[in-house]
Amino acid sequence: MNAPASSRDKILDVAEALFARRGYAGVGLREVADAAGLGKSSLFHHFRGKTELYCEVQTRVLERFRDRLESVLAEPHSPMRRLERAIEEMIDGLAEQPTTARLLLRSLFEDDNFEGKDLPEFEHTDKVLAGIIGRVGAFLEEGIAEGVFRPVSVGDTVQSLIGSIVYHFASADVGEGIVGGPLFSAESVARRRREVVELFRHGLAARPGPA
Amino acid sequence: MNAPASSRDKILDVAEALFARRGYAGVGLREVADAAGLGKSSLFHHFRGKTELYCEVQTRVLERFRDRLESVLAEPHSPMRRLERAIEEMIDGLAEQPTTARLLLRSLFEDDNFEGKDLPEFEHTDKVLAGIIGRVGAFLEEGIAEGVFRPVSVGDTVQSLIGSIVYHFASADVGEGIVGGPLFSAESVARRRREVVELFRHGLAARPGPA
DNA sequence: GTCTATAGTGAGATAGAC
DNA sequence: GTCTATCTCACTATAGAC
Repeated sequence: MNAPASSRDKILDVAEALFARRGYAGVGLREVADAAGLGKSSLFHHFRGKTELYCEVQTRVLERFRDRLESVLAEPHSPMRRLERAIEEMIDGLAEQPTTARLLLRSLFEDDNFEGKDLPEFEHTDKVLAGIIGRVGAFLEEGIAEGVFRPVSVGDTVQSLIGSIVYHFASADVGEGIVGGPLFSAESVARRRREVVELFRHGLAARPGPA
Repeated sequence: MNAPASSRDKILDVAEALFARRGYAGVGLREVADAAGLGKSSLFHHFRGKTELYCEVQTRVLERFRDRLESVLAEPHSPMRRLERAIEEMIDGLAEQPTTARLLLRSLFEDDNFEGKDLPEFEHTDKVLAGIIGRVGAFLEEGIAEGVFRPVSVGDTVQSLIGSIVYHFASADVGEGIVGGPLFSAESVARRRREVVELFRHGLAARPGPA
């Protein structure tokens, strides 16, 4: 990984690691500052407050994820081949940076921390997330229209993909107990790729395909 | 749905709702006490502290879930039929009590809140969770041994089932955006049952089965 | 079994020197 | 751009009256 270019990037890096582990409410700015090698007050020179810091961490992660995903969905392959490529690319992306899956999962179900607040900061973040979801949905629609995928509920299939791909790499200790070994080792990631690809290849195919 | 029988149960009920929404670190005991109609200090008469309260909430939820799951896995049907029944039963259980999925998901990836502590309180909770996971794994092994399911990785399949079933009902606002409507309405739950059952029926079948 | 009062700690945030 | 000092507030938890 690249060394952070500025104090700002250093703060974002250590905050990403901490928020991934313990969530928004579970992390104090004191801890972020210590890990970044700064005083607590210095954080407020770079970010207006804790929510803005969290928002920027989330946006960075979402944009990273989106860029990888869009590049493979744009490839000139059949829908089934692109589905496989997309699953593999998403899994590889999550496997390379262990913080990503946990932050993504938190962005998907931890909105309630910010219920009472106005938060225009999150508009862009939400737009990026909505873009990713819309892109995957449109891809599935294509595949159904071409008769490659069964006429599934697109929304539910997106949910199952998120569950199978993102949750897995966010599950940490419990996940390691379930699969009986590390989640991020090369073998474990390769096995996960095979298993998820096969589940959805068989699960979505309009007709029983070749093994 | 039953009215709480005691102050203790009332506290557990309101704490369950709050922890489900905002997690361990995001909830203060002041808020729990207010929602239960008690003074803050009264909580300490019923629970030794915040972690014990959280632990008991989690244990209640896990045991509820385990009991429903074990009853259907014990039914005298074929593995494929029992898989369908188990998926439907788990989905129905999560749909009936909207707090359950979020707490389960938190128990799966929020251990890091308690890293520094000793916590003998969580031994029983962890055992219940391990029992559930082991039970599902053993069931999948059976189905593979009988040649009904493909020779999948059992651990990865458990992870995909959790992702498809638990994550979905924990995804709240974002999930509603993805499926384009409420998650807990009767139609939405029925559709989710069909979709997940079909995904795993096709996805796990050893040979292309009947539609 | 519930209350008031309070201890003790740490949170997020601000002011202003350097 | 980083610091020290400080403000205000909320937190978990305890002590002890009723």
